[in-house]
Amino acid sequence: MSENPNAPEKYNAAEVEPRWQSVWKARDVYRAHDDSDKPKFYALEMFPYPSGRIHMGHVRNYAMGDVVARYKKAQGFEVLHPMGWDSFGMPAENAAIATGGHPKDWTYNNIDEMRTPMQRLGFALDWSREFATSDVAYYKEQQRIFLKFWEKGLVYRKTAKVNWDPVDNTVLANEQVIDGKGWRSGAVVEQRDMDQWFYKITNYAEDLLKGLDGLDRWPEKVRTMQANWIGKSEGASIWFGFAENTETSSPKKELFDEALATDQDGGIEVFTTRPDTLFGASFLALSPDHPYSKWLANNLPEAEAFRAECAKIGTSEADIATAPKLGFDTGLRVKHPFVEGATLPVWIANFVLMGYGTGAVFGCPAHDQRDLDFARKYDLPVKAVVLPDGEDAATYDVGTEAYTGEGKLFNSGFLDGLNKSKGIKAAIHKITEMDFGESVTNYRLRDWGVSRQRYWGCPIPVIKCGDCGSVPVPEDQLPVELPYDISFEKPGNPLDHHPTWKSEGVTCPTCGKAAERETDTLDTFGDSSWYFAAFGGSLSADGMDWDAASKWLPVDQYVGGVEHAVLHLLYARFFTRGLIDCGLLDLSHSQFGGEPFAGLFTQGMVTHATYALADESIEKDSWVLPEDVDANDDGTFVHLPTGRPVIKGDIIKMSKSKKNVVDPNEIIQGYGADVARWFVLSDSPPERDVEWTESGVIGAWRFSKKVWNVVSDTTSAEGPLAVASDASGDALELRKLAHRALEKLTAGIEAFRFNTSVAQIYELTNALSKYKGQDAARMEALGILIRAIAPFMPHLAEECWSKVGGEDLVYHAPWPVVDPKMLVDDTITLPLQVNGKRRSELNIPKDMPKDEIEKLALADEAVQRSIGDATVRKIIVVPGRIVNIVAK
RNA sequence: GCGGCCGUGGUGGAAUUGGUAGACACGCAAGACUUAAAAUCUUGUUCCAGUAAUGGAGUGCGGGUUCGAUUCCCGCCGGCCGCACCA
Repeated sequence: MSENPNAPEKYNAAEVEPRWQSVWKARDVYRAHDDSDKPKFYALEMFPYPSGRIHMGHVRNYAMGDVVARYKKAQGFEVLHPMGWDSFGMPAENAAIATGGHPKDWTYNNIDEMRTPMQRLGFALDWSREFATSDVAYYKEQQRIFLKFWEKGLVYRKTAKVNWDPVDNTVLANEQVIDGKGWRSGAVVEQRDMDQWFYKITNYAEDLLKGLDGLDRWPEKVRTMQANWIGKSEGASIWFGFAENTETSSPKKELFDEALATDQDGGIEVFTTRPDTLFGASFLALSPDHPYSKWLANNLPEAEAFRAECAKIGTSEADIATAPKLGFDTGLRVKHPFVEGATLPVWIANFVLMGYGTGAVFGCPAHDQRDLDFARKYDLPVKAVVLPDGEDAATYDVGTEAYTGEGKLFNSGFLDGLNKSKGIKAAIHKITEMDFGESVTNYRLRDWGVSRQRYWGCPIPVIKCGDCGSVPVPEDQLPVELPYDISFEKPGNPLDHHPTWKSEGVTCPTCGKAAERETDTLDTFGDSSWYFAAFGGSLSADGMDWDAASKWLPVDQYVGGVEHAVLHLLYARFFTRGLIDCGLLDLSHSQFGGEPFAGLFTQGMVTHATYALADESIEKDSWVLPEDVDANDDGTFVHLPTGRPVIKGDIIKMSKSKKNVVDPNEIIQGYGADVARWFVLSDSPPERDVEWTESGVIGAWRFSKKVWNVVSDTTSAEGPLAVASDASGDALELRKLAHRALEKLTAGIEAFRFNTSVAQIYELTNALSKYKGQDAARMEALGILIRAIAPFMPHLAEECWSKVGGEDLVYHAPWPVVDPKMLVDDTITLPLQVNGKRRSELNIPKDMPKDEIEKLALADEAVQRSIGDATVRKIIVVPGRIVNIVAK
């Protein structure tokens, strides 16, 4: 077996890729320069948690950002494309507890292990700006930010009911509780009263909501989710004063007569968005957790029993939403603010939430479905006060469907005849005038509780003094460093158990007396709320440059998973506003105001088929590795190591437990980084999931070889920047195809539709591999091709570029420019339709007049056949598009 | 329950403002090269009828607007995601 000396040189990714990576590194080409004259472009992907292994989801995420970064570089921008590690958090502690190691060692070993494959993928990253959020320098700056926020009134401490995760032994923010369970542990969350630090995100509720309007390069879906989360509602608070209990005699009456005697001015405040329907009110409803409900329960066994019954209903949201309406008549009555002498009964109702508004509502059954359900069940009056258009006031009846739409108010005293919005205004005006209430805007958004009873996080820089209370650690004493010598033997927070850290040598900065450190650490979502600024400011042990950070922000293109739509992205938007208000950041130059991310793209996951032994149920954990599965001829599957039958399960996100994980390292070794990158970007639209298949990888690998073969078959002495301006015949056709492909693939990158760019690259490659000429047209098309694949397969592109005599690096080559002359044809193919069905086509000069086109169309043989005996009624000629002949 | 997105060949998916449905790729089939295989190349591939020319149907289902609908409107069915009694 001898090598054919004429055989084309083989492309060897294992040799080529590291070689170019070392060239890039030696020339430091990916460094972003703060002082560049070029316009800036900040490309960022959500930085990874250092679990120790990279997975295909990372490859896809970073490959997308890399396409944008490299493309923008070619477009002449100064590109910042950094990488770091979101390295604080519970997995490190859990690993330490499980294996006896130290969270810090575990974390930094993982980072080292992940950095190597990440670099092997050849992303255009400025590694000089790398940091981990667990670096002392990083959390020192974060402590500074905490103190600045405190000065600005954005940090406070209070005892509050908190979400306690009994598995992770820590507090969770509202955003981190999903379906009543901890977002990470999945444990059912309990409510506890605890002393907590809070970030005052509610200060920015309105601004965070308004800011969404300007984010036109964010997915609509994410903006909607955030708006819903902030949950603004405008309405009024209304005071209902107590009235005398009208029951003749009952334990309830006695109770309230007693209470009224001591509290003459008592009453209940409700929140409503529909004060216009006040005349339709027929009851007041209190949350079971309302102070009056509790007071009543303490004094009346029936009420206590009712509260217990409400508490029995499950905690899952689905249970709560479908639970039947339950009520308890308290016997108490309140005065209607507008109707002299009228009173309303007060009920406790299970559907009223204590956590929103005032924990009490007035019920207007005709115009609120919940109130209607409740009223029907307990036989309370239903009085319509909004008349839908076209209904007759005398006969109108709401039945079982509450009417919440527009209409004219009636049965409503001074509000009669007004529409909904005018009615609301008039009602609020009157309430205010009577001093029964005022207009109020409510938000669902709560302040962000950030205390975590954990070790591996940013220490809260606070000293607790018996006399002075909570005192900030002076800035010159930062950082408050985490001790290394900790023990996880006792449950709970190791910082709290530490023999010396908490109190030894700790004195109050204000009074100098012995004091204690705060032992809670900050929620790690805080770490990821400003890291994008730290990259811009080149954070290092010497601190960071906030002015430089301000210049790089906002991030022009952010790429990450949609699972962060509310949590991370909302926190980061809040932090950026806080940093601006503290004077650390200045984004006055930005057209996006205080927004950190001008453009956001949420990419889909990488999925893979799952297989399970057929003689076990899928639930029983009988998953097998896809690589051990082979297909039989009859379409069934077999497990190769055991010969047992296998069934194919769902195609789902790669996960260790389902054994459908593909290790990027193996793909890189087998096929190269370019192939892995190309695969995750081809075929599926970026926002959708992409299914990993063996055949798909092989296809990507074949394609990379095909590109190389085209380059190997090239002997022309022209360089890749050739312009074949006098091309004709096949050469002209190739030029046209190349420029059309270029136009479309550029548009694809701009629109984040890389799969369509990929299709254009395929087409151009196919045309080139068939093209025989060794002329300027070939080189022009090839030059376009190489530069077009560079953002996707940078190593292959460099190798090709250098092989065909390209100067410098393809990374430094400008993006090819479309020649508009190549996009227009002298002759065009015009489809001919008869009654909307395509029957034939015409090849005609592009500027042929309409009447001539009509003549030719009617003369067409196939058209004639289709028209047959029918009479031509009309001919529609859309120039350059279509001809449609209407015949009947 | 409410809101949003989506539904196109065997598969992933294309398709400017409504204008040739199925680009491109995977898979499959046939062929070339080869002793053979792999690799590569060529051709074909929406479905039905037909050797073919050609004809008919066709973008989840049913209607509508239009000369013309994958695209716009109405009503269903199915899937995914978000919210979940927020007054």
